[in-house]
Amino acid sequence: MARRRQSVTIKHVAADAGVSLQTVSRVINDEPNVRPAMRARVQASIDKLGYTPSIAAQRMSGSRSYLIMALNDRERTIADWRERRGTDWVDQMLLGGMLTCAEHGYRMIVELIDTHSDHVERELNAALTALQPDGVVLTPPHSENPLITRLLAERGIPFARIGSNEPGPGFALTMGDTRNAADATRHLIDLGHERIGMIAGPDSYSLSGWRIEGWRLALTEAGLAHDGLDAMGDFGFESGLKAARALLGQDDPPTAIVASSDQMALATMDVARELGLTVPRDLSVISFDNTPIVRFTDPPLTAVDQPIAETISRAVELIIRARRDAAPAGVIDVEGALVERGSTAAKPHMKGVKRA
Amino acid sequence: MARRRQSVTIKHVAADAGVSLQTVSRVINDEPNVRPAMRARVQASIDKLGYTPSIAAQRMSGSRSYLIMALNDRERTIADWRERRGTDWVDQMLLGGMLTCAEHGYRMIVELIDTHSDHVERELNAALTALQPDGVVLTPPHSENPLITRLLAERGIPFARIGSNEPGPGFALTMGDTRNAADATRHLIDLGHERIGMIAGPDSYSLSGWRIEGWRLALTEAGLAHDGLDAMGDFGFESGLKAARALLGQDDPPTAIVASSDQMALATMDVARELGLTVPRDLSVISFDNTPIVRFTDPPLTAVDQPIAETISRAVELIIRARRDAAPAGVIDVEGALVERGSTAAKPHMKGVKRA
DNA sequence: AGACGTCTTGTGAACGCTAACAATGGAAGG
DNA sequence: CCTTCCATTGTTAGCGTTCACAAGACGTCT
Repeated sequence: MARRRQSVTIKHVAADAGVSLQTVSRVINDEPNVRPAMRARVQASIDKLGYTPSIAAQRMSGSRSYLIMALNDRERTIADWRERRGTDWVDQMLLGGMLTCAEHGYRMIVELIDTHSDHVERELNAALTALQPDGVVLTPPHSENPLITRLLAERGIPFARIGSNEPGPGFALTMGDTRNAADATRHLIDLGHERIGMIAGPDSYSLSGWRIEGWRLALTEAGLAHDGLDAMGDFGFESGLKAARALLGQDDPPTAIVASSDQMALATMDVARELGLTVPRDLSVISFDNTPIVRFTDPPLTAVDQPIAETISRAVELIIRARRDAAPAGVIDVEGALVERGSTAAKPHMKGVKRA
Repeated sequence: MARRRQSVTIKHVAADAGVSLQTVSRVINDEPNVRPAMRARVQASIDKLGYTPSIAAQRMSGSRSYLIMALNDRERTIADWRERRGTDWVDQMLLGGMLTCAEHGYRMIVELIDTHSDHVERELNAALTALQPDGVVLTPPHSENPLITRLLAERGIPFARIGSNEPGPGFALTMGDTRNAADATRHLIDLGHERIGMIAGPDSYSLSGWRIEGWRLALTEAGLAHDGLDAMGDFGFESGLKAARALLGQDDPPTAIVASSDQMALATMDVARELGLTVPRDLSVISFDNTPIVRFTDPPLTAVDQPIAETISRAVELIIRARRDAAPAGVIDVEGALVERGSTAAKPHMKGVKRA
């Protein structure tokens, strides 16, 4: 039984064009020092035969695999998916990365790894050896894991850290968490709010800290207090309920809340309803992420749009160019935007109206 | 400058264990006819050195690439993504497929192709030649594209057609569209509804037809009319508005509507609001898909859950086993379920109450 | 005892492509 | 006219793995 093989190889093209394999290879890879007439002749044969190089063979002999690996946290990704949280993260990541990869003849492949496991290094090494990717895109919380970044740096594989505020090995790309949180808070201050709460994400994500920083910054600027106005969740809905109850159950509760995820913002709106508060009349809510969910809630959520797709796309471009160009210094900042919808309004005038 | 190479190869393992390359290969691939003692010795070396085979090399020499390609419609995928429709399709597909692939040492790679383009064949051929996947998962509407299925059959690549009701080349996996539409319709009939509308998907998806069939079937069973009670959309929100207006603007409008996507169901609820109807008091709505959005709408939507992840997972298993086992005959049916939420209720008793 | 079969291990070639170097030809410079 | 150099093409080897086949060990049957 004949081994099933690729139909058209570089050999067929070389034979058809009457040239050597190497010349065909040069045309494929757009290398210099090929006479235009020769290039055209080879290209004609390629088109005629419908030839496409095998990336497996290219990886074997050359230095490129045309594969970019996107690394996600396994635990979180699976949990989000099982519970149908609709975080939209994988969608945005895959598509943003995939389309940019495609433009350059690359492919993106998603890999899940547990950040907190003992064998991160073994798992990562296995994935790297199996796939031999030309670059790696790290998403939170991997972006901050020194075991991972060190290993990649040692192996000399270009990589990008998404959602990272700090320069370091690899490319760092931030979505401006501090600035976005500050902008969201300022928006609420402009609406007249004076007690503005923050429901933060977990400690294990350093972006949680940056968002708190932004919120605190804006409040301090305006001479407002922040003590006792923050609570912590884990980005999920349940944790949002708990955090919102803690904030809104105070004696002098906030009239506006910035939540570090859409799910936690939705939970905040539910808690408000429980307490007889109407959003946005009695309570303004701003969320982070701007997933598709927030357009269809009642009221639709004002949210900070996280430009995930664009950030991943930029990361992929940096990685692909890394073989030629020098690394850009510092942290690349991809700007998000505050999308105003129905969950924010001016501060309620009368006190006590809240417990209608 | 030294070519950057994989650190540990089969050669190192062979040297360490003092055996031939082929023996190591046999252990890796779990082949029979290796003495237990020998197998253990080689495995020890593999573990010690942290060896993982390079899939590129495996593809080069062997018959497997350990890659499964998932083919999505480019146009629709990009449109969904750009407009942030949150269809959740890519998420479900990727994760369902990815996790099952991982269990068997495979990897899933997503590829976008335009079904309706002239060069589907060229694009598909290029992707197949570049990646040499061991199998292909076709999602709607690719599942029904004869150019694609013929090409795959000719090349002898195992493939699965997701959302297909008809046996044919490759594995066919349906999510029971006819049955689900009938069940949803029967649920409404049980609630006392007598005029039940259907907002269908576009013709280009044959599942649209199956869902219409199920709806019609249930109505006929119950001796109810279906004439003039169906409208067509394209799964998107805007098209849902138009279809819902057509159905609800009639002289004797339906008191319940089955929509073929969550987006169209949401649009139906918006139109109901426009017309002064309260869901579910005056109008019941059931949707297909059960994306994360529908839990947070007001009211939450009763929806048919499409088990996309499980279906893709089953498809991947079939493909991986295809090299050994014989193909299962017929169409594999993965059962969905109707998830009851707040958008369905008993038929309104009084006529005329609708224009409150 | 010899022939034969089966289980176990090893050897050489091949997969499709590119890196490194060699060879050719013509232009530029003396 | 000869050397030198560069642009262009070709040749060889090798990437890491598996396939096909060979060879050895050992047992079984006649």
